[in-house]
Amino acid sequence: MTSLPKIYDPQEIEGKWYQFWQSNGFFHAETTSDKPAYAIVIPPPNITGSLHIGHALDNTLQDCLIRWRRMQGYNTLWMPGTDHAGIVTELIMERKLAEEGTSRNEIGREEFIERMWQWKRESAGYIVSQLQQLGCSCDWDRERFTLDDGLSEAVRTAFVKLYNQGLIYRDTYMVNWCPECNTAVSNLEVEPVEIDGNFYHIQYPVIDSDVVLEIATTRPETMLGDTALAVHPDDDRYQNLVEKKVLLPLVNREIPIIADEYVDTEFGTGALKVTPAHDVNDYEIGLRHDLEQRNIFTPDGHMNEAAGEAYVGLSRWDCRKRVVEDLEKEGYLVKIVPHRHAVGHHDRCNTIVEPAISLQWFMNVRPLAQRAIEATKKGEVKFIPERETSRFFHWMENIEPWPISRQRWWGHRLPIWYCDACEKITAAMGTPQQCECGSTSFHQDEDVLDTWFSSGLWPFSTMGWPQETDDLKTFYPTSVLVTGWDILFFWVARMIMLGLGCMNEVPFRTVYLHGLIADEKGQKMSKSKGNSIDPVETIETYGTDAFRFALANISTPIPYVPLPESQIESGKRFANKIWNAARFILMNLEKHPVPKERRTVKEDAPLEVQWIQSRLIKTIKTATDALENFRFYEVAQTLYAFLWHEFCDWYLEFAKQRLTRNKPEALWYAAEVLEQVMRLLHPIMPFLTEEIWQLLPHTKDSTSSDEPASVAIAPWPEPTTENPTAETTMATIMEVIDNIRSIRGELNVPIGAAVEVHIQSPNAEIRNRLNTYLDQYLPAFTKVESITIAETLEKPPNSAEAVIGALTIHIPLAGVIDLEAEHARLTKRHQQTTKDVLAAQKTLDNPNFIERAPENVVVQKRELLERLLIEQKKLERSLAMLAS
RNA sequence: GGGCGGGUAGCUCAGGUGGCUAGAGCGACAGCCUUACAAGCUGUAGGUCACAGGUUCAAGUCCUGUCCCGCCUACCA
Repeated sequence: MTSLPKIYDPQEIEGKWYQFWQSNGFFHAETTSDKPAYAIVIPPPNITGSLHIGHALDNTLQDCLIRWRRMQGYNTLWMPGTDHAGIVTELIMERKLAEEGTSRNEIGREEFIERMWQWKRESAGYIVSQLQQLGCSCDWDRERFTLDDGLSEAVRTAFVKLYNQGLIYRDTYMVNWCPECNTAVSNLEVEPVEIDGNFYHIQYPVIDSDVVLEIATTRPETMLGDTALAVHPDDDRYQNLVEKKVLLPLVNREIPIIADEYVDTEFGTGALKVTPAHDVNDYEIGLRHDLEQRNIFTPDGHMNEAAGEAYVGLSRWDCRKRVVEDLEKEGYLVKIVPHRHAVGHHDRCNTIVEPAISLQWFMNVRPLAQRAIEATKKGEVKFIPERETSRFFHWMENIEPWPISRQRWWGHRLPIWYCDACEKITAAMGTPQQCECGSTSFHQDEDVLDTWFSSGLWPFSTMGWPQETDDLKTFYPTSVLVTGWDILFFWVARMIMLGLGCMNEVPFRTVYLHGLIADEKGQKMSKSKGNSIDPVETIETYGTDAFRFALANISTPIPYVPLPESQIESGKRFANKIWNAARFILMNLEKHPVPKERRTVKEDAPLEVQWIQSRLIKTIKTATDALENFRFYEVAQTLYAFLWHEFCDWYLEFAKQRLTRNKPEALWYAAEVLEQVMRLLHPIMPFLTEEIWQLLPHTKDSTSSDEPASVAIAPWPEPTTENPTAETTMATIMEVIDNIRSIRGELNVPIGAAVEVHIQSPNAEIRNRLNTYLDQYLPAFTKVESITIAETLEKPPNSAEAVIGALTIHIPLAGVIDLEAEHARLTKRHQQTTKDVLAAQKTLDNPNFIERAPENVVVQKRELLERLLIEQKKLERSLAMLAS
């Protein structure tokens, strides 16, 4: 007797199978293969530590696709790797250094980078082990890291290429500056957060006049850098003041009053203080009116000398307090009004960003964005769900220059060299030999590139670009990109643009954007919110397959998908159910082994076999179609329903009956069906399916001797034609069984009590079918004493009744029946039937329905009504009899 | 200010191009240790499909408006 444990223990089996797959090279992609290519590049996890729940979802879905396509016979490549994640990783390291009582400036750039590489080696290793724990079938021989030599060469090549095309340039412009990270960041990295602030109303005295101009500002400290006041040119209130000057309070600087269309007369006081160095709009106004740009901040967010002696050295926030105090003291402060408004925060460190004028490197993304839009419109890239396409277009159409330089250390240093003699700029793969001016002395730009620049090259840099590699020839463009919708702009859009810019071809054909995992309150799960589930802990508690099943099962196309604990619990129960179904089959196979020379002849198979095979075919069709359309939840639900509610609930019960009558064929068929289902389920639940698949006997195809060594490379099941006749017959039988069980349950017939079943049906064919099958099947589901089937039968006294169209079931329950309960039961049925009758009649009474609805719909409706009317009449007769 | 998504059973969600008597999981209730599984089995209850109009023979599904919830996006100081 097989000693399979009663309870499925994932810990026991998961490790060994991953090892097995790996050592057999099942995940390795060949460029020499003649099979069609199917490639996915992993969204490289940041080397910031461990994988979170979002990674688990993202990678589970990718693994489902890859495993499914591998089984379908594609030459699959899942390119794995990690991202250096510039700023975030540096922040983590800086925190570590602070704990050690040092800092990055203290240890210096070189030492800092060395420490970062150490961290990378540990972190990437841990991430890889987690992905393997999750079962991901990546091609680990190809693992990449964004700072690898090859990928760094790709970055330099792309940069130089785009620079030479004039798409990358250096400029002084107002950018978002993070005083905490001491670097410029792009708009996307700035997150507007609503905070409770104030409107400070301040008076500016107009020179040579006894009037004052009142303005309102949320940032009073920036007045120290004001270089004008602005009013709207058409504003009657202030027209006479334009071109006069005001005296800037506290600093006693004279600044002009200017007229600019930007000012909104309706808003605040209709007068605006202008600080060109510290506000984007003011910056624009300043350019229009040639105003002085007066920078009052140091890069780390403190006041510099330009702010005035009284304030120099203060932080932004201390300065605000002091300025307000001073304004009040000197009588310039009119009032403070509470005001809630959005303030930009750096998404990596949560510091309030400072708009600052700065010399930075930019990429003019407009031309590539235009090409990306055109490519998408031509269908070269497809977004799923489709609604993401419009988000993509909207972003692309309004795209702004991308600031790509970061004043940081961890990343790709800009391939820009300045001549020490003449400061001429050269973009090159390495240090230039000689400058035009004759000098041979250069210094490289200190800045590194935005991490997303290298991420944007990922689909081809990982395949060896700029070399013309076999990988690129075979796998580029890749088939699908799978990621969360939240990085559509950050990453997906940039990959498309850079793919077009560097490869002249989009990087992937389809983008599948899945939802983000939310907690039960609908909040996105994140470590910072403390509401996230730890994947490793979850895997240890429930098992990988249960977890993966839950993730697939919740992957509906909504933006935030909840993952309640109960869902994972449900996955675990499902895994156990499968395990036990297999256990039952395997245990019995020991007693009834499958004969070697056995051949499957479908025509001879008993009804329940024909039925389950037809249902299996339907399941294969649905699951395949669902996978093709990225409906992972449907794959999961379809397989769950088939396995549990058709295979286990019905087929295995039928098979038990056969076994008691010493008919082991039913068991052999069960093993065959389970073998097929293990294949279907393999992409979602790789470990469990492999374990069971290996234990099951495999029907050897006599024409080929090479049987797959693993379900991971077994062919994906091909559907043949369904068997509607078997399904219809079985449906009738199942309905009869359901009704008998229902009667027993509702009338509290003791479990052990055997009952007589009287069935009357006017239809000879149905009687025939029931005669053939019912006594074979019924004992598996309920205790019966005898079954009588006839064209007409008297209703026995004290019997319960069920009607299925023209068919009637009577179960005599003398001494057991509770007549009141039976009356209540039938009344309820009657009410429901009457409701349905009325609805159907209403439809059919409408002459337009008969006239305009399609023939088959009308026929169906008529048949329905007919059946309902018969049921209704019979129920009425029975109720009348009960009453008498 | 624009745009998008959602409102279906107590909870979380399915319901491609309108057409079987609106489904599932979880939970609830009742009964079962039936020799694969109590992480199981059987039965039961529970829904004016947010609201109001409209199109249609037919609307959970399409259109318009309204009300909530969430998100994305935008330079109102």
